[in-house]
Amino acid sequence: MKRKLTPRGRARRQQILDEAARLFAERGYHPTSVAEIVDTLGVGKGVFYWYFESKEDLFLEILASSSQDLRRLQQAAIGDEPDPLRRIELGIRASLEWFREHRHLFNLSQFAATEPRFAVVLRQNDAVAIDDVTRHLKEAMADGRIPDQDPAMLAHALVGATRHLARTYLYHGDVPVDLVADVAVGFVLGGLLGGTTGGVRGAEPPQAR
Amino acid sequence: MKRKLTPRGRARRQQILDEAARLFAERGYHPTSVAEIVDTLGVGKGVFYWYFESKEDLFLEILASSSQDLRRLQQAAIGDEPDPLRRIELGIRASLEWFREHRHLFNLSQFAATEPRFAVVLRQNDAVAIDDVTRHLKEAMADGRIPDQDPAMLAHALVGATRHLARTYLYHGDVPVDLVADVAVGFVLGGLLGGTTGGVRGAEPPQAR
Amino acid sequence: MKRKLTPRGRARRQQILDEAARLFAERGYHPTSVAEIVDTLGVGKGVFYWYFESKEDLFLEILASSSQDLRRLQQAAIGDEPDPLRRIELGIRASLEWFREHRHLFNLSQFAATEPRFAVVLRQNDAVAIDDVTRHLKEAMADGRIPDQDPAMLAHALVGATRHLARTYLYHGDVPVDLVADVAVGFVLGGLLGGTTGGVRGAEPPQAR
Amino acid sequence: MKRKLTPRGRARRQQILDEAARLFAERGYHPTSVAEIVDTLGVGKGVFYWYFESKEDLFLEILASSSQDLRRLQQAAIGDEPDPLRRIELGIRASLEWFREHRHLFNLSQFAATEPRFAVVLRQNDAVAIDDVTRHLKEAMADGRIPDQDPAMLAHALVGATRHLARTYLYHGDVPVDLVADVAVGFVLGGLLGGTTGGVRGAEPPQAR
DNA sequence: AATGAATGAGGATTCATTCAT
DNA sequence: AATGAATGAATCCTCATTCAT
Repeated sequence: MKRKLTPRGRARRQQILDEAARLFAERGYHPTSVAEIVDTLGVGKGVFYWYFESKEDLFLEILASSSQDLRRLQQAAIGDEPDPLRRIELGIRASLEWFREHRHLFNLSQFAATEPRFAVVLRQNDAVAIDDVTRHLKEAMADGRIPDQDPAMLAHALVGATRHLARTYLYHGDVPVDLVADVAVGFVLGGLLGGTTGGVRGAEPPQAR
Repeated sequence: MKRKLTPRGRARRQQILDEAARLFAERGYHPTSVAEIVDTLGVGKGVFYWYFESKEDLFLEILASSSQDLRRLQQAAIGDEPDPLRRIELGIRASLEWFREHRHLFNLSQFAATEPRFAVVLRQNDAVAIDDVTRHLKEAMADGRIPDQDPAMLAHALVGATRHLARTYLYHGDVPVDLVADVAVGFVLGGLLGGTTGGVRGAEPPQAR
Repeated sequence: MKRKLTPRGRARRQQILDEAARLFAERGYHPTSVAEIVDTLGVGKGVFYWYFESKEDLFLEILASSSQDLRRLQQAAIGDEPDPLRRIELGIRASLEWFREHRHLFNLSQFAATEPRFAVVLRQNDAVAIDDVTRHLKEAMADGRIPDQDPAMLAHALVGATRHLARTYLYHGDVPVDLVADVAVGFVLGGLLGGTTGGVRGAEPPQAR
Repeated sequence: MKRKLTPRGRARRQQILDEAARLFAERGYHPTSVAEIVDTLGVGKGVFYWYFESKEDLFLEILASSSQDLRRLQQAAIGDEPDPLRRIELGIRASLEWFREHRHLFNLSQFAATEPRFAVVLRQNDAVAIDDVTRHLKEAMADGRIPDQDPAMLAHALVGATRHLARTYLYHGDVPVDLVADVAVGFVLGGLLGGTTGGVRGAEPPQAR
């Protein structure tokens, strides 16, 4: 089914990808019909099936390419920065930039998580992101920059906090990225550094584990 | 449409709620048909519409009642604890307990966020949760326990980190709650305390600990 | 299925008949569900099926009883009037009175005509009415009061004009019965008397009056 | 929803309109399912919804187009006839022709009157027909050809008589149009001319009003 | 007599996908 | 490459009717 596409064909294909992503994000995957997508573009239904195997296929492609795109940006932003914590900061800031630019995609991955056939690939994509962060964290621990803890867990905490802030303030709200980034970075780095104790300091002696 | 229900009727109704939640969570809202729900219960299709206006209505009810249930548990856990940071810790721990018990519900709110008709109520539910946390944070700031910062943003960071950890380790993984709770609490409290700086401390050498 | 009914039972039964007739007339037969009927009366569904075999059965009974009721009134009005044309006038006036009183029933017979299972009985009812009129007309012709013509056809013309006036001015409009009756009687008697010619009198000059 | 239709598409659409009208007329609107319509045509269910928004929509279109069609014929028959009474006669004769040709449509408007959503448009259609007749009657009154009376009421009486004759002798019976037309025209013109008295001439003095 | 509960066939409608042109 | 037309399984929902109590 891989077609050789003319430049014009590639443009068409991208146009469909973009429009579909927009509609899926706005109304949801299921409530958006193939008919609506092609109608919005003012083309016949045949066009859609010329470029994509199926609606599901299209959605998977949107998922994959957006996760790749985000990762590319993160890596470009990190460059060859030697300080692992600084790398994390740069990654967070780059992510937030990307999230702002592609805020409509939030809903897509949210949704993908809720149906098994999509959740699988979503999990793979996420694993890559978590891996990246985990590597930085391990290095920071090795350097003694942050206390030893399960790095994967920290990575998830970090990613969770960042995404949620992004969703709230860049997608639903419209707060300047830098402001969100400052809070995110501050919170996350604080969390990484302070993570030794499992409870409120001082209210009672920290539980040793 | 409010019906007077006999005890038997109430039981049936609850049975449908539970089974539907399970199926929605497992396969997704759209891929789960009303027919499947009633078939699973071994009853006729009419039964569903005797107890619920529509599939959508049922879903909204699941959403609402689960968010209420969670909040009830949080408040019970917090009790009249005077220390605001300790209240947050207790809230996080209670939430994680609840998440473990109701892990299948994760997908439901994930999904709800992706379609406007559901997103509306989801946002309202979430606002309540964020408000609760925000109140504690303000108090902690007034007491000088944590640095001054936008409390709502911190609340979102906190909630995001907690939920993501829960989803990862309680839903997809099967890590003991306490362990996850310790990391979550540590990360969050660290994040709250350390939030003053907007970047990596230390182009200068890392603070020894 | 003929039940022996207590007085209370008979009242209940009539209550259902009345309420159903009202709802059928207002919304149509199909759009009115048995559930709505019993809900309006504030009783359970069992009540309905205690008194009637089926929805269809109920409808047929309404049809039959209203046509009987109308005929009773007509005959009472006519009494033993010897003049056949006068009998027709009295019949028309009585009918219009009845139509005003039971205007909601118009839609029921309209509807009944559109589905075979009901049309059959409707036709029988109508045949009785047409027969009555036809008898008067034959007598009037025999007496030389009106020109000879197919009496059944005249009867239908008469009935059609009367009913349509009733529907328009007593059901949709709210004109005094007497006024409608005067026009109806005038038109109908004129029609009966003038019926000799099959076209416009007067390529020749219009008769001055 | 306006589609651009190819000639083939237009033919299909018309085919559906015709078949549906036939079935609705024969069995009634509700007892005729969309499935039956498309099955009769030997096409898939989707075809129906390609050409019509809904079953209701289709029905409304049948109603509208048939009333337009009838009116077109009436006007063509009347041409520029100067005599208003002659115009009425021509209109009646043309209508009866049309009724014979489209006798199956009788039930449709009968039915339409019984449900509010359809009754509305039916009333509008009817108003046009009554208006046409009313104009002729006013002219005839102005010319002194017929006695002064409420022209709209006469119009309704006329229309009622004509339609009822048509329904009885062209739809249920199978009498030659001309015969029915002669009776109808005779009756109606008689009715118009004789309308001065509100009661039986001679049985007793006419009631003055 | 009466109720709430249950049944399940049937109905309108949607929609991903395929086809003929 | 592209279009309008067609397919038909699947979906949500309704409703007359029956049942258990």
